[in-house]
Amino acid sequence: MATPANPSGDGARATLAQVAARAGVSASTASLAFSGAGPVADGTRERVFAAARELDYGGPDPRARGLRTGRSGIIAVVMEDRIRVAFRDPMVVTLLDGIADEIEAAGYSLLLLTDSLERQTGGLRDAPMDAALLLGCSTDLDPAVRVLSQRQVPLIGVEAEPRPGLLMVDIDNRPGMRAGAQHLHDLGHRRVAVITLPMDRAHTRGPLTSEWQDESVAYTGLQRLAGVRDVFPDAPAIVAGGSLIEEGLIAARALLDADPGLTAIIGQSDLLALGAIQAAEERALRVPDDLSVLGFDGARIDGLSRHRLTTIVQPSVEKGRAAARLALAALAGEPVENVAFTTALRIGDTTAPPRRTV
Amino acid sequence: MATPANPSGDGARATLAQVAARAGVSASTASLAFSGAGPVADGTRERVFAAARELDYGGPDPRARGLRTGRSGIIAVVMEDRIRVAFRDPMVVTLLDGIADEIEAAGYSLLLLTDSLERQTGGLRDAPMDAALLLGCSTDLDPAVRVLSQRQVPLIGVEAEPRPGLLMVDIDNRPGMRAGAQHLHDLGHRRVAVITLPMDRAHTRGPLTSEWQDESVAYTGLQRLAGVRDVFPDAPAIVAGGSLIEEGLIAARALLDADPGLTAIIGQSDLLALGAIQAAEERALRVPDDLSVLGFDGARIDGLSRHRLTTIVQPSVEKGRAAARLALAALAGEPVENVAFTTALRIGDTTAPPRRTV
DNA sequence: CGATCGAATCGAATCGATTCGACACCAGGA
DNA sequence: TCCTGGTGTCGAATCGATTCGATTCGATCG
Repeated sequence: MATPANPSGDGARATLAQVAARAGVSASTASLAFSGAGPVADGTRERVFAAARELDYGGPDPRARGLRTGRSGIIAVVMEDRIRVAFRDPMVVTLLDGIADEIEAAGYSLLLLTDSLERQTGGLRDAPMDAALLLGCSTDLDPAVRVLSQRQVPLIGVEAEPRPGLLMVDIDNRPGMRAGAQHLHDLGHRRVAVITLPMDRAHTRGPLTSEWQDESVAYTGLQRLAGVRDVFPDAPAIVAGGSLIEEGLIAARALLDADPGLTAIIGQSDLLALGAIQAAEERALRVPDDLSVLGFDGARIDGLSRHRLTTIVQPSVEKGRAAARLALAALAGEPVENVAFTTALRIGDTTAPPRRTV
Repeated sequence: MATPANPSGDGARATLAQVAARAGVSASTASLAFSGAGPVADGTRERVFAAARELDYGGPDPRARGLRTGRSGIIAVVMEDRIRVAFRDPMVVTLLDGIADEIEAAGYSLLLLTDSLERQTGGLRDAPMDAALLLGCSTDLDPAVRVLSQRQVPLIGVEAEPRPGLLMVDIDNRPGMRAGAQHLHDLGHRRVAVITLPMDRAHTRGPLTSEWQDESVAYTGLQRLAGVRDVFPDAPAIVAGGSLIEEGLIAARALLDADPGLTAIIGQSDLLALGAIQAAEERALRVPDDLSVLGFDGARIDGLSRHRLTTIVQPSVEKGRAAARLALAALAGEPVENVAFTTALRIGDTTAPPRRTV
């Protein structure tokens, strides 16, 4: 019925100026009508909207608005792994959910970037964004930080190595993990091993040597490891190829092969711990009687296991929200400060006094 | 050492014009030097880059470039569920991975939107984007389509109801599911029930009545249901609250309560099928001897089950890639056509002839 | 040696909005 | 009657780049 009468023909979008002309007002007035800022008479507003409808005008072009206002309405989240990998970790998903929630409530949208600086174009370098959240929980963020701070974009790191120009949201990885390890120690465990998160970008698996450890910059993994070693200074560690059940399984097999006398395995994530439980079941070791297993994260893991994992619970959604709020505050020019969250030990049924004392 | 000498003081980003001035060339030449288009003498290019370095200039502002070129370098993906919900489905994650892969290879970035049109601002309405992929596998896309097509944005739907102005990537949901159902029929099954994907936006659970079915617009779920009913016209269906193991468990319990004589359960997704297996195990029904279970998706599900699920395999990553390529082709002005993929029945160890013939 | 051509560079227009200051108009108070 | 203050509208400048057509300058060719 009401055929959109676009004077410039099909395919060409109308501009605010055309709408204004048709409504018989100036472009400035039309702009005010759309943005809602400034006083516009009701009748005028109506005429502008009517003209817009007639021209099938969908509102101001975000690109032009972005240039003029200096805002793009976009907040980027930079992950280090590709989506398929990163999103298998429920902690990443909940974190992202918290971020998206807060960001969208403020009228911003979320740009999902994977930190690929190899390509000279696109992504970090070229995408419009008002702020960036770096989720580089493990490896080297420096190049990304350099590129983005050059672009004058407020930068927020989530569980990242402290860096100038980088706001931070962190959790008490080390003390948290220490508390978990202490729990095992209190139960009587002495032969304890750790499955760590990846220690390098390539996600190399294998026993963690001290050289490897020294050159690694995997913040979260190293912090959690330090927490364990505060209690068990000599605990051996094996590096998993990702925060995944199957990786935990692989790693735990190796640990149990190397030392069948282990009485407890600590996973640096719940998924790794679940893998360890599977490894135990494979060898007919009962959890927790023959082997205690401790996780980290407090992921709500649905039906993946018959056990209630003893774990260190972190507020993952809140972490995301806080990071997003930090970004928004920085954009608003408000004073901002780093945020630190606290974890809590949650005791389930996967830890118990060791039976097989060696 | 080399202190960035920003003449306009701190906090203010240099502009291309300033860089050009410092390098002693015109803005146009500086632009050419950065973009690589057009001939620029090596020496000139060097001087421009040097000036940029001195001013700590990080390259052309994406906003301005976006306005001028009419491109933002952003492709949006519109999902209907919030991240926390959507990303628990491995199919969504792999789909997204395929999309991101293809998009990033072309130098675009991925904007993740949740289809919340309630808010008058932000998101779909205001975010800059060159194309949009709609992943509304289930419910109403019309409002989003309207807003975006007004913005002249090429629109690609993945498993969506056909619509004018919407390019499509689809799979043969109905024939695929029909083949699976036929497999069960061939094995001798006659008492078969279905667990469907959500049928409305609210993710309401419960038995699917014919009224509900008639008013539902959940494309994928309805197609797959039709495939089952092509073989088992009277198969009862229950609607799950999401594509999740726990939802499959809940639904399967209800099905088995309603008809203990069932010999097979069809899940419209692998996760739902896994839930059905769990429900069977709860009741000491053995799969496949006492109950056959069929899934859909062919998700590579790691260690969640001891079974190899019989399922209809769909090329999820390829679906994502195809959708992205469609968007890119549309942007390049190339001729585009809808894409359809084919599924394949993969027989595992969760289907067998019924033992308990009634 | 003059005409021709291509490479390198520049000026100016343009993309589509926002926003600031100016101006006209009208009501109410002194 | 004059001034004040607020409301509604407009003009013009501006955001920071890209790009088109024009111009300059050597080098090559006949």
